[in-house]
Amino acid sequence: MRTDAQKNYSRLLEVARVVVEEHGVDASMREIARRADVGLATLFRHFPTREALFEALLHMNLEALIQQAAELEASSPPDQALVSWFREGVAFTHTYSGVCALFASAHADPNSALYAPCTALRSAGAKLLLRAQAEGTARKDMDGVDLFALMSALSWLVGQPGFASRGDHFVHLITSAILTNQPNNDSKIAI
Amino acid sequence: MRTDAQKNYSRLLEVARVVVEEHGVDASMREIARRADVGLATLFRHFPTREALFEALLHMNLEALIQQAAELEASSPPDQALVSWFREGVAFTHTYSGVCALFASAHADPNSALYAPCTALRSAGAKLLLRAQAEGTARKDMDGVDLFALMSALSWLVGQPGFASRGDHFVHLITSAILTNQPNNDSKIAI
DNA sequence: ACCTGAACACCGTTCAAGT
DNA sequence: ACCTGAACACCGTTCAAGT
Repeated sequence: MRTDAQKNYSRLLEVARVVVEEHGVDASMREIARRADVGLATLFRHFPTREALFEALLHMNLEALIQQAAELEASSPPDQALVSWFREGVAFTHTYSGVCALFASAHADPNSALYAPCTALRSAGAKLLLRAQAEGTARKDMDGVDLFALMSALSWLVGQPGFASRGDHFVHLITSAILTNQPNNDSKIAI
Repeated sequence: MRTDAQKNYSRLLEVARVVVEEHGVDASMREIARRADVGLATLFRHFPTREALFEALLHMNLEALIQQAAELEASSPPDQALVSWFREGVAFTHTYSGVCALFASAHADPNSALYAPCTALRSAGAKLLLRAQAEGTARKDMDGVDLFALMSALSWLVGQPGFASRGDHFVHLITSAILTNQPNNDSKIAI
């Protein structure tokens, strides 16, 4: 890459991070280009689709989340690892409001720039789920796709202004559906 | 209302129903006006916001759903009534793709034209939930807002193209989190 | 009273013309 | 090679002018 192109690339990413933090996942591409002092067409050559931009934007975060799955697998009992990672996943998507919609649709679209990271994320979760299922602490009638779906749905939910404050409670409700032999009424369980 | 205004009103609703079925909740207002052979400004006087249009569009469906809650309360045991109604609710929002997002945001916005119907829907569900809780078949650490939230999240989820096919399974997973004393692994329960 | 067309400030996409 | 500006076809909102 030419050095001026490289400069534009990193400049765009930097600005996109700020603008997306402000306006969420539907932020205007035009505004990102404008704020980066770059032609709109330049933005679109570096990132031909919105998904491509987010792929670059979230790359680090996703790597970290996948890494975290491996660490939890080594350090925690299966059921706790699964719940903790689930919670982390929901919290992560909360950073960029609306990003879970991008992930959910990428999941079904192999042409999306987010398809690969999406698959990697799902695999990381599936591994934790399988381990808990083998131990008998996670229900056996669900798979990695279900886990990913529930995580997406929950992320969407806590991204809605009216429901954000109940985030922890929702995570508790859903994880108690995933785990077996859990007391699932009256009070929250300590994790 | 003048008779020509009345004619435009019902014409707009009729056309909107079709266009929204085609393009979902983000359908272009301009296109609705265009197809109805009506000035765009006319559409906006009849329905000053997108929410106002949907309030009119969904009024019948919502009435039916609330009515159904009352019928289920009379005809079925508390736990079954709750689950059946939950399932109906999810199925309903599936009619107009994306409408659950409108509902979720209306829930927190008293100025929205959808606020009142949204509240009515939540109350209908809360009543069924309370009845099951009193009987001991629904978990006690959730309320009507939680029920509404889970219903919204599930509606969103089955509205995503990649997850639509698993709709029934997701409903099973979530309802088994809501009900107590349910076998929540290995096989689906017959309802 | 109700309707209309046009103007406004946006959006993402595309592409010929510049360096 | 890479960038740019302008043109294009959209969008929702607003409002003066018509009947």
